[in-house]
Amino acid sequence: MPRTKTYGQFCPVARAAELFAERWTPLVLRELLCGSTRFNELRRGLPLMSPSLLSTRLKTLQRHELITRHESDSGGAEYRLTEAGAALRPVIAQLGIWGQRWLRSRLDEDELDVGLLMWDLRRRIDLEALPDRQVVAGFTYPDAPRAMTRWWVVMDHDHVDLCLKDYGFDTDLEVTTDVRTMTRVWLGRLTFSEALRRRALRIEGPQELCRGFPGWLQLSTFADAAVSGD
Amino acid sequence: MPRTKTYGQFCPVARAAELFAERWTPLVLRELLCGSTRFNELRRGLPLMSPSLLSTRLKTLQRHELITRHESDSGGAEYRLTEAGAALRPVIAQLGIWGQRWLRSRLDEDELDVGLLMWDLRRRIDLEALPDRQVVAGFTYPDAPRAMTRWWVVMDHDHVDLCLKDYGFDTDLEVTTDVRTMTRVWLGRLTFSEALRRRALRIEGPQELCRGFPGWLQLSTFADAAVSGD
DNA sequence: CGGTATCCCCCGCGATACTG
DNA sequence: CAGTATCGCGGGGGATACCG
Repeated sequence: MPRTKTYGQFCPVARAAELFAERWTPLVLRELLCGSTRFNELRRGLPLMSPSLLSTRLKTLQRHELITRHESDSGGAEYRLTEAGAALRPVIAQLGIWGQRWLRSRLDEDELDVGLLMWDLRRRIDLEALPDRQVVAGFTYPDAPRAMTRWWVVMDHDHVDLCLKDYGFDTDLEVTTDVRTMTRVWLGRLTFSEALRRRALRIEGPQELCRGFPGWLQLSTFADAAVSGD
Repeated sequence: MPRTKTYGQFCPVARAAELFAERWTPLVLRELLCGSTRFNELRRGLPLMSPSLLSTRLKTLQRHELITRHESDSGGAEYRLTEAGAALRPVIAQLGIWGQRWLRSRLDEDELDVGLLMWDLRRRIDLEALPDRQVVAGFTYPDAPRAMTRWWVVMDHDHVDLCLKDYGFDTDLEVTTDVRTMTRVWLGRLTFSEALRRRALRIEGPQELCRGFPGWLQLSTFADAAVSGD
């Protein structure tokens, strides 16, 4: 028997693993489950995955009917999970909970990624909790690579934009911290208040916005499973 | 950056996938979760996995403290899940449930494997439900490869033995069927009674044993999630 | 923007044999 | 029984460029 990608077992775990446990696939599914639909949107959440490989994986997922591909009205294509694909949510969820609980990441240099952090964070803004007007938050990471130190998050009632370039907005709120601190807060390993107390994170702006900040900035969906303290 | 096995992401899903979503690893974990501890016991549940690769995977799992390795009193070594390893049970469970629900296997030739079927089945005998004496069941699969048509399952109060050779036991019970039917029953895709009605499966022996059979032979842990009807 | 095409390396892993 | 050793190949996938 030549090399095959199958395991030759009837066991449902084996059959599921043939699809699911392939390199990058769980992360592609994570992105889709988080709501990304466009190719380049997916790429942004998977910066180290080559486009050709992403393309290959998307085709495989289509072939097995876990996703569909539609030409979008606005041009380009959209990938959406089918019912079968969406049913993988509990698998991803359990995997993430396990990772959060049992994998003590040291969060070193090569795992920290401001771009990814801000991209994830953008998806978890609770627009309901925001004041009923546009709010612009500026994030400054003095320790990030030069081109990535300064971010704008522009939120209005139904939409969040993330910008790296200065679009000339005045900010309502200024957050200054380092990548590792913000990542730890995001992952639930450090509370906002502890980070503030240690002066590892600073929030500046009108008091009601500063007070509201930890409320409308929801943390990672896995933050609950965190073991705090690093 | 050269090829690495990591994804370079802080996301818990990514970190967990680095470990979990490697070829064969989910199946090794499945075997360990089902109670196998010895190298050759694991091999038996993973007949197509080469011993060297199994050895490699076991080392990786040790390195990440998902399993421990003890020299056993009876000679040889035993692999046991640590707390962290055992905590992967929900992941495997969800994966299996998903596979069972959404992957319509046609159960063709290359997935059917009597040896594997009998090996799995052996693990799911409800000894409590058996009469309080030794029971020997004979299984005959006329369609299986010549050396694999005839099986003995020897059950006493605390122990189940599976034999391919005739050890000269008289059997209390005789089951005759084909591999595909028994596999479908095992997976919950076909009920015992339906199989009997179609004469795809025959049980012979004293009436109380025949009646008890579907009760003490528990099905796959994923049978509940099955979509019956094939 | 939304992908393909191509190239090539490298190593995962399958096969087999062998050892304490 | 419980693994190790060795070898060789094939193709996965990284890098990059390019196209519609």
